Amino acid sequence: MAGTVLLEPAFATKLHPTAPFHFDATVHKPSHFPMPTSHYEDGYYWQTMRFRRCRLGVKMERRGSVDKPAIALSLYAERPFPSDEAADVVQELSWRFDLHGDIADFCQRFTQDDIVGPVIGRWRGMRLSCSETLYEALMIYIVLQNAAVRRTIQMMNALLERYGTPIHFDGRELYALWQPETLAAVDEAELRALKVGYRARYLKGISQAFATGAVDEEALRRMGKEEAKAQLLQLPGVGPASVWYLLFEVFHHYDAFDYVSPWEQKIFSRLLFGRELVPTSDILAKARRRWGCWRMLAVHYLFEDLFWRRRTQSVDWLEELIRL
DNA sequence: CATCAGGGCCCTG
DNA sequence: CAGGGCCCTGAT
Repeated sequence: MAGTVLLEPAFATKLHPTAPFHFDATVHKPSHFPMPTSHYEDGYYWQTMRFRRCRLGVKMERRGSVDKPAIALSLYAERPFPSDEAADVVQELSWRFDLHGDIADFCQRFTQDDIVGPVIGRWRGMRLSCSETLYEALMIYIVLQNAAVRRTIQMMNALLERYGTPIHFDGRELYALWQPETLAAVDEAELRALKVGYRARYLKGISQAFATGAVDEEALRRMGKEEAKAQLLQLPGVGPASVWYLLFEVFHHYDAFDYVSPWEQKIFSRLLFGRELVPTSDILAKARRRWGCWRMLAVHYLFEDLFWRRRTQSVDWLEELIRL
């Protein structure tokens, strides 16, 4: 492909996540719509990544076991890569995949729980994780709004083809997302031509906020849940649903289950009550009562388990909700 | 062909 | 705080 960036092997090391750690369920989230920025196979994971203006390729391979976990990490870059820079990339990846998180208490305490216990049996060690930066995650959440999955994919692909960069490494061809400066500078009409509709204003507005340095992701990572929430809600196009995704996926707040959007309401009604539609207040109250400060991690286990199951056996009521 | 809701957000009254 | 508009698409 024209304009493809070729990356060469630059650095390799072994990572040691805290136990228990479930490699596959942490690097791959089957509930997410497919993005051409990463590729997953059993025990293997590839993704592109931006770090300090560098375009990188990341390959991770499962090693060890859930209780003695390790990851073989390979980085690909455009030019020889200084090893101190590599250390920073490792630290960044450790954050994104929550490799140093401590969820042993959760996995132990709820093994006998009627609802989440059996699911822990299957996915013990799964983390809340996000392979993207805060900015990239926001771009995804904006195209997610008020659109069925097919249209979301169409919008994201149009944006990637126009502003993304195809990257070739380790025999794979994957896109890297654009940088905030790129979208901050484009005309809103140009974005609208890609059929993103009213979202053009949000995509540009958020890009401007990042391009001007108004958003400090590092600081947000150190903040408490409520403080980070208040700051993120200032961004254009970010409301309760998007900020909820951010708090648990990007910032790994294990207790961030304080909001249920209409789509998730239908799914959690089934998962927590075995009924078609239960008031959101009942869903939140039950999760809080049973799982306390672990309530977000608990419902994440239920949610992802459902979508893992869907890979092998279609779940009819779910297929109707997804409407691909 | 026309109508409508979709994995929300924002603005108004 | 309830309700309509927003862009566009595929479903009906």
